[in-house]
Amino acid sequence: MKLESSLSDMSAWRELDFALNCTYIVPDQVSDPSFSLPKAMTSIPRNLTFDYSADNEVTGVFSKEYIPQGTRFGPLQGDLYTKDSVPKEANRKYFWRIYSGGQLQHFIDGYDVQKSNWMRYVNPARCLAEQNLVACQNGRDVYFYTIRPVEPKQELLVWYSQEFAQRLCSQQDDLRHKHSDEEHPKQYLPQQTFLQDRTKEEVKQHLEEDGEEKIDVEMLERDTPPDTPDEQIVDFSRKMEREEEPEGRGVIPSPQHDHREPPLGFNHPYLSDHHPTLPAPHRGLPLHLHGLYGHREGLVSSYSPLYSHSRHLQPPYQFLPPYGPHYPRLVLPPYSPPFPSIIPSRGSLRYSSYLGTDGVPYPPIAPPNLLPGSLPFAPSSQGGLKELTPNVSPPRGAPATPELSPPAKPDSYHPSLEQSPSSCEEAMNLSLALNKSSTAPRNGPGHKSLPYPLKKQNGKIKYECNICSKTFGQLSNLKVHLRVHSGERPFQCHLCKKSFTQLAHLQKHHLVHTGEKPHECQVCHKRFSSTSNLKTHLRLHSGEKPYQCKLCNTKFTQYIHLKLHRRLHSSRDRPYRCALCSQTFFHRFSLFIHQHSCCLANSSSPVNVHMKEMVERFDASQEADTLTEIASASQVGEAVEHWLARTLEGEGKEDQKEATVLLKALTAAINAPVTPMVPTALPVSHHSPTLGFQERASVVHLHRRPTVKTEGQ
DNA sequence: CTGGGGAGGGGGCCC
DNA sequence: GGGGCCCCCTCCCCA
Repeated sequence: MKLESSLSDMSAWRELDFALNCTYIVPDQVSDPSFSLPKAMTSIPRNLTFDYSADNEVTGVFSKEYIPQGTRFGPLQGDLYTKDSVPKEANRKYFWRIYSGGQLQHFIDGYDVQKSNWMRYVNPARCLAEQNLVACQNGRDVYFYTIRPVEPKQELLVWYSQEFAQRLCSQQDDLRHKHSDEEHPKQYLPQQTFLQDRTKEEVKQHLEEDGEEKIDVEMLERDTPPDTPDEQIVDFSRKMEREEEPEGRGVIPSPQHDHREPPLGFNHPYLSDHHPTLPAPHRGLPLHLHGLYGHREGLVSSYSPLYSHSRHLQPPYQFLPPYGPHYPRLVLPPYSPPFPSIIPSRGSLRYSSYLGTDGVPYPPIAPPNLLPGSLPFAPSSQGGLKELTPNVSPPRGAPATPELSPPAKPDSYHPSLEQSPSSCEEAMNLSLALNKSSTAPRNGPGHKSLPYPLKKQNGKIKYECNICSKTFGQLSNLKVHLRVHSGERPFQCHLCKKSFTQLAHLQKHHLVHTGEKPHECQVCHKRFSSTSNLKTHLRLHSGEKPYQCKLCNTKFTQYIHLKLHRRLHSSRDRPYRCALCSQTFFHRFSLFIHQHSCCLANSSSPVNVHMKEMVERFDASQEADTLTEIASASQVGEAVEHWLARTLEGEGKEDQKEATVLLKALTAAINAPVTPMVPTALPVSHHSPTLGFQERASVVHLHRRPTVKTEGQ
């Protein structure tokens, strides 16, 4: 099947392809500015988690649940510096360089945990085998895409996309000559290793190809909103680690730290070795280059590259590669927007009219120039895509947390960032532009429905979630449901940045800002923002209290109130425990009844189960509360009768019948001979197990408890 | 602690 | 099939 065989196809994907074909978008958590934790910590999506060192430092980012291939994270956030606005004291450890038109345009500095997001903590993949993320530039933003399913508790490890690396290659080659006396990088820079393994000619070729790269971007921009910046070619700096590699290659020159003459050797130990024994990623270890070059490069032939030689996607935009066996395969038609079902298009009159200019949904994906609307819909457009040269290897020293970024050489760059909005803002603006997609043929050439595991229930087709096994009658419902697992929240409120899984939720949320309350109570004319809340309110007028406490019969209009109320029962001490079934009671006479009425008998029979419940309820009742522990058997019997009469008032005939039986049994239990006492009945504390009901009744009432409110009180 | 309102999340149904 | 609408459920906040 095509889907299953297309996994490797992702290796040939360009950044554009990732933007267009990714299926799941996982935006950052919207953190409350009042949080004491920095954004870098609070922004982590809900399906991810940090790993910490002993000293509580973040050491990596791990998945909390299965994350399907084709999931996008990002964009990377941080301080933005122009080439010459970089503070002198800036720590460049987390610098990422953004290029535009082949020129360094600005830096994204992830150093400040208040300004950056969780992506700063993603570690670089050191080898192909462990890489599960690829870093791509979309416009001026850097996103991470999953290139393979990520299992729960697996670390996210990132490496450059091939285009990224190619640009870096040319940049590095250029920069290498500018910064030859920088201090040693602590970690390999991917682009550096890349260069290392290339001949000058190859580098040259890349430089030449770089020009063609622009063509791609320009082509993309053809259909982008007018405000889309031109020629944005992304690039970023890498974190570097000190490597104790032989041949001095441990010190790989970064574009800006090219302190060493290239030992641009071809004999990198990992170039021709899979390093199957390479241990799990650990920080501080040298990053190794894994040959990912296609055979054409002649560099690595011993193992199949993740990024095979670049080629056009056929058709223009392929379906996503197959997901893992446990995740639904959702594929988007090649010519439709990347996320047709979740990205409100700008042309969505309905929605825009509903929300007005405020209701701009979260710009789900990439910047305008890479948005679906900007896609060339005619295959011919694709023809404009240049065939890429072999890709860079993924490897170690991932792009994620670049250290020793380029030493900003103020004099070597031209300021050009003034107009550059934060990635966030940019993204928001983008959302406004999303909509050409709506005009795109939904079922363009090559469109195919993705078969999804189906089940039949009662003759009806059911779509089953591969994660939680829930079934849905409609595929669209399943798709929405899947966001629960992916953490994807494509609809963001531009006012407060909160994001939602469904457009309807965003619409509802929007009322919070407008103050609109469309639903009115016809009784008191009070208004509500939602029908649900109105319905709850109407119970006040109708007197309906659907939620009742089983123990004390107290009824509530809202479930949450019952839930809170239940805590009262459970939080109180129940000092009398039955040694047979471990059930505990507030009162020893309840324990006595319990033991004589149901516990000794076949406790699994329905009658006894019900009986146990009744005893438990009585134990928590106000009638039981009014009794002292020295109450006589007849007093207890009266209380039971009174309680039953009150309890059964509102119950059905069947219940009353059953209750009559229970009453008889209870009465019999109460009147049962005091001795022999059930030997196994053990009070939880300070009471002799040999005490009978009467004897125990003489014990001082030690456990005062508040009266539990019951219905009618 | 109770009760009322506000808000968010999941899912079903219909167009 | 996708999107929109609606409902139900749940939780939080606060008086």
